[in-house]
Amino acid sequence: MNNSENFFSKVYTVAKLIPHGRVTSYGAIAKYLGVAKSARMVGWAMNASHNIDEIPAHRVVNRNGLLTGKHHFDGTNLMQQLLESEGIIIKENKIQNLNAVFWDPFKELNT
DNA sequence: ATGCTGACTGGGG
DNA sequence: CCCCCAGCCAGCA
Repeated sequence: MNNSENFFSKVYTVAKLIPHGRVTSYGAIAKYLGVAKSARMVGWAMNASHNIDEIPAHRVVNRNGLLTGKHHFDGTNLMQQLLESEGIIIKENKIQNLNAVFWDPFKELNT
């Protein structure tokens, strides 16, 4: 009965669709859901994603490829370790090869 | 209701 | 890519 939950579900669905070794931005997901102006809500939804499993929130970063949400994970560098473990190069909480690992739902999902 | 904060983004320089 | 400014939306004191 809450449209908000639908929004959450969408975010989770897309997040799960993110391939291994790839990342995307909050804005990309927000835009894909039709709420490009509410990119913050995506991050907010991701925050709640901790309540659910199988949500690779570590694969979601800001448009700069900066691990803005790393502070919300258990450890201090857990997010970076997870990404590096997938072959993503990170330096100073920033994805170096962002252009190479960036995953655009519009480009990959919507043909 | 008011003000602040936040896992954000786009545009201009 | 980085910095600054303004817009957006939801939650909280």
